[in-house]
Amino acid sequence: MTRPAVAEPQGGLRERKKAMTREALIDSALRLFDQHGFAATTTEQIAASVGVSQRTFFRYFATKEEVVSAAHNAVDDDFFARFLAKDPAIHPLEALRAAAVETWQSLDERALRSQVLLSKLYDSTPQLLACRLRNGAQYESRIVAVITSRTGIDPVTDLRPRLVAAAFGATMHAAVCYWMNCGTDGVHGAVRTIERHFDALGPALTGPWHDRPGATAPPS
Amino acid sequence: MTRPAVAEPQGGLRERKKAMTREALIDSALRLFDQHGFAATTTEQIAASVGVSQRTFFRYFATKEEVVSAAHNAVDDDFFARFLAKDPAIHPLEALRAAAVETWQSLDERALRSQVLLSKLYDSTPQLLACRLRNGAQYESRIVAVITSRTGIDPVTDLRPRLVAAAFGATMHAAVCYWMNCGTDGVHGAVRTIERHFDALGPALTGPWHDRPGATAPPS
DNA sequence: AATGTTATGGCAGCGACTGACAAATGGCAA
DNA sequence: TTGCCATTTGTCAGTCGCTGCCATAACATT
Repeated sequence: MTRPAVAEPQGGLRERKKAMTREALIDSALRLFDQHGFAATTTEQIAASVGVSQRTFFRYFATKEEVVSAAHNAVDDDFFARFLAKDPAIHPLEALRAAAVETWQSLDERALRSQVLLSKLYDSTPQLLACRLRNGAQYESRIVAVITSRTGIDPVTDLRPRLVAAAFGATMHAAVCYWMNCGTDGVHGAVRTIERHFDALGPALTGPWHDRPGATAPPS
Repeated sequence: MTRPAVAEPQGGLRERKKAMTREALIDSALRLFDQHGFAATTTEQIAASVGVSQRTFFRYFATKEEVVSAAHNAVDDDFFARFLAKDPAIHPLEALRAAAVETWQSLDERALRSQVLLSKLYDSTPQLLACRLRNGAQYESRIVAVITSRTGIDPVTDLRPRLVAAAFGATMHAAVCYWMNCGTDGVHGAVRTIERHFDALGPALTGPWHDRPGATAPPS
């Protein structure tokens, strides 16, 4: 239940090699971006580091940024699959929270380090942040579509699905930022941070404004 | 009160010429993007259309996308200035709503057409959407900063400022999308659409989930 | 009118990205 | 195994976004 929902698909030798090349390109690119920065790393360097030509690199990824997107989307796909598997009867926000927690619980140490690296890249490279926000917006609209189909709510006349998706996104963003600024300890710390942020979400949504600081998100 | 907060600043002949060139580049670029698409328009074409060299274009705008950002930021800056001018005592969401309505009311026909064009560009060019989301996120974080300073709420331990900003952003996005899909009539229609979406926001935030479709956002 | 400051143009160059063609490789059947 | 087809890959030429450099032109100041 906590293992990643997407594993390496089996197939002919051809497809296996393609998958390996793709993973190698992602890994190598992230490592190079970490060492020398995104802008200072050329696509030729990435390609050369895994023994393929630059032209081949661009057959796997349409742009240099897409390597980063691919790494992040793997996690987001896992999250979305878990969200889809939730009981449609429970509150969407609870389903989203549970799916997010499960996804983060499923991350091994290497995947966790990748997440940290990605966040650092978003901080240092506005171009990548823009891509990330765009991808995140796509997932948000998919979430809205699922909520509307499950509840029968019309998203055109009722803002609730969009608001739930936006609140979820804002909460996750806040949680990850908080976790990044507090040492990025292991999986348990990350999950605890996420849980506490969602604990604070309910009171924040229903509470009044000018008194009571609301629930808190204490250190992980 | 409803005139644009940012006018053409006076200064030496030099600065006036710079401002004129900048505006001419923006106008010409938007027109070319509209006619031929963003990707099919080269920076040399933009530069040539206003009688400057490509090198000069890149002295005004660091990237081709930044021309689009500059056009949108002019409106966002106006909005943010109006938000800052609001009474800190009123509910942040009311201040944001009022500022947004005032900004849209201040748009003349030409500015309104620009907004329509920008939205179309975001739909047709993912690259520009990414830029827009990044800029929007910057404004959102500025909004959060203002709310926290006005209310004394700590955004690290209390999610409410971020949630308000996110809800505002989601509502505006929904309103603009709705307006875009319904003929993009004049300023009054746009303002009315925005108002109705914010009218629906309150019930959507406080209402229950599995019954009562909540308030609606009828046609503009 | 002389001088300093700033904007501009031209040019060479890097790197992201693409189309086209040829060569190599895996898949599959005879 | 052999031969054929489909897919992948490499090479190459080329476009375009974007930058550093330097000379020149335009404005500003005294």
